[in-house]
Amino acid sequence: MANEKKVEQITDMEVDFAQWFTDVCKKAQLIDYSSIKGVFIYRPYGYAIWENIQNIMDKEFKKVGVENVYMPLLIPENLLQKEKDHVEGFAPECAWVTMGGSEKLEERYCIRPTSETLFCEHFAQVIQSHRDLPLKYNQWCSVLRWEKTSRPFLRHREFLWQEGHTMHATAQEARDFTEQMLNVYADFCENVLAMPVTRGRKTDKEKFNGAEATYTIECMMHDRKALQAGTSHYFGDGFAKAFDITYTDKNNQRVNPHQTSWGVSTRLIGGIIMTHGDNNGLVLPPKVAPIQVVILPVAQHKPGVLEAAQELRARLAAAGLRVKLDDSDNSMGWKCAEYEMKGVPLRVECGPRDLEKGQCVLVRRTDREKVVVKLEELEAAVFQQLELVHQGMYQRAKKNLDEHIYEAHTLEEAKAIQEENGGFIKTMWCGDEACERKMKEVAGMSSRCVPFNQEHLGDTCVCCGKPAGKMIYWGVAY
RNA sequence: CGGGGUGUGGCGAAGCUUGGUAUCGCGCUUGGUUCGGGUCCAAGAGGCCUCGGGUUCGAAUCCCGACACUCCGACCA
Repeated sequence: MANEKKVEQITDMEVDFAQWFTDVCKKAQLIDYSSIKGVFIYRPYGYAIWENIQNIMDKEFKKVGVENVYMPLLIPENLLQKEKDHVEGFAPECAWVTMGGSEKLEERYCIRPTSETLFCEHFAQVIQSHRDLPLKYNQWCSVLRWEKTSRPFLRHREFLWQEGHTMHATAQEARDFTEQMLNVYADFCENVLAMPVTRGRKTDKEKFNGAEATYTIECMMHDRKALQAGTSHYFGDGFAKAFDITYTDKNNQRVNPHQTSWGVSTRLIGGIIMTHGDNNGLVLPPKVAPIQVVILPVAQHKPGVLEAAQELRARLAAAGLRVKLDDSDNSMGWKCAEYEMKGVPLRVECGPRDLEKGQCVLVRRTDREKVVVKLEELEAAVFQQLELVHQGMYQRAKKNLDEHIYEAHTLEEAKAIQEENGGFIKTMWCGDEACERKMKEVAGMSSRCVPFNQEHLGDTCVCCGKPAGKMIYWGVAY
């Protein structure tokens, strides 16, 4: 049978998007399951993507004066309980350490679900004077949240992330920094991951427990569901008061500083998969791809071919690219399929016929477009093609986002559009939480954000018909 | 947490109704062959049938329980 399955296949995303996603995660060797529900193993190829994200993002953090620290894994229960809204939000999904060796502990310790409380305890110690501010800390670590359902990258019980925590002398400075970090995330998503985002503010219902304001970047996946890719919170001085963090200002007054926190996680990798992937597997943004270029020698047993391929590899590596030469004895077809499944952005084919002519062939992952280049122009051509791959990925994702933002004026209309098309639905909203619950009940959508770029679509709320001054985006979220 | 589905070498499956020596394809190893889109041939290795109880002379198969995966809900700062 011609269509008999000879090798592992990826389910088509049109057939079953969830299964497609799981197939890609497993078959591109990004992740593996462990023996505990919701706790995943990041395999080398998946972890390498995270390392690349870390490297690039960490440089951006440092540009705005952020320093890295490492805080403890465990939070004593009394510490966690100091800020009321915060503990209420996290208590249901905390995991606890109750034994030390064979002894029951006097006080149980929570395995950090996030580290605001630890940072606050420390800030109370180290902040004395206005000269100590601003204080901008970040840590790269894992956190634990006992989720009921889990999916690779999108919802783990343990996941890798970074959490930034900053303290500022004035509310305005803290607010500005909250927004600045949201923009760092947004720019990163667009320029590095080729993922267009919608920037906006979370409603009170959706904001972080204990925050005064939460800002978010929302992305649209290929199945038109929303993914919250990063958040940045303004805390005001709420935590500072709860944890008794004070400094002496220039007028010799004891006052509370103003605080922010912000984070992104390995969920970004889930976003990459669902934004760019296709039915042949993963498609990786060139800037974070563990292998940016794979060199496939054709008929490598023939004299000179392998040597030529090795030379190309050396040249590309010297040019600063992450390059792999596959000189295994698998067939060409096998190798092509393999590296497509793993999302390698660019392939270089070199065989005897090319080498005779002093050329090789570059093939883009995104559209399989082939470009013949002269060997002496290889480096320049590769950089150019990688840039084209990035641009192509961004344009395609942007089109998907733009084409699936719909406008609605009534609840019924919103529900119908959601059922028909999915995507983001923009409406006017009165600001009432009851209307958010209504939208969830009727149309199955939660509010995604109140976008910074506001449009005037009308004067009344989509849910209750009362006067409304804000435009809001709704969607089904991961 | 509620409802459905699933669990058999590394992967995908058959076998279970009607209990009786563990099957197939892919992958893996070795040798040869091929190489511009998942080559072909031959020989070989590999399995506490998810786990724990029970029924039975005998359990992958029947019964009870647990765990995990998965889908749909609820929940998810």
